[in-house]
Amino acid sequence: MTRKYWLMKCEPNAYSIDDLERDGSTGWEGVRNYQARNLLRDEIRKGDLVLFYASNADPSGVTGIAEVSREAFPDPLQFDAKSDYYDPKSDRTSPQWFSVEISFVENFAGIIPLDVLRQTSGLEKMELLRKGSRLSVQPVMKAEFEIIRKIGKTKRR
DNA sequence: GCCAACGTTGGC
DNA sequence: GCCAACGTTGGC
Repeated sequence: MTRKYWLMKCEPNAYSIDDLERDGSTGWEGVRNYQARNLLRDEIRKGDLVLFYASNADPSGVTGIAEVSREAFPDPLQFDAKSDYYDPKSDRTSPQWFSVEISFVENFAGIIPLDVLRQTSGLEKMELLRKGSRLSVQPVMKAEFEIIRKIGKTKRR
């Protein structure tokens, strides 16, 4: 079983790497895209590593690393009528949406901004850098992950 | 706040 | 099954 690598996006005013460092772990909830759902449900395994990405930020970029600590479980928000992520088409016998739990690994001292990623050789094929790419959960190659982790290390406190 | 690129919905 | 209209994402 080889470990896989992922990138997960979140707006930092909703949840940041600092929040994850404080909490230790969190459920990755509220994903409402079928392609991302399929990855959460079928592909992402305990022990996989995650690049934590701040979207809609100033600047946007990778802010740290997390590890998957629990595999797919039904996203509780889909059953909560008061949640923005409520889905009336879901029921508990056949849930539509899934979450994983991630745990804190590393908080880069500074964000690695998108434009730096764009200028880094070896990352040219990253899904994140593809024009029009919007997937909030996406696969990352091991080599890409290692390059970004190395850049993050040089920034680590 | 703008808007391009995507994804989803629903009429036909 | 096509595709126009609408909604969302996310960089800038």
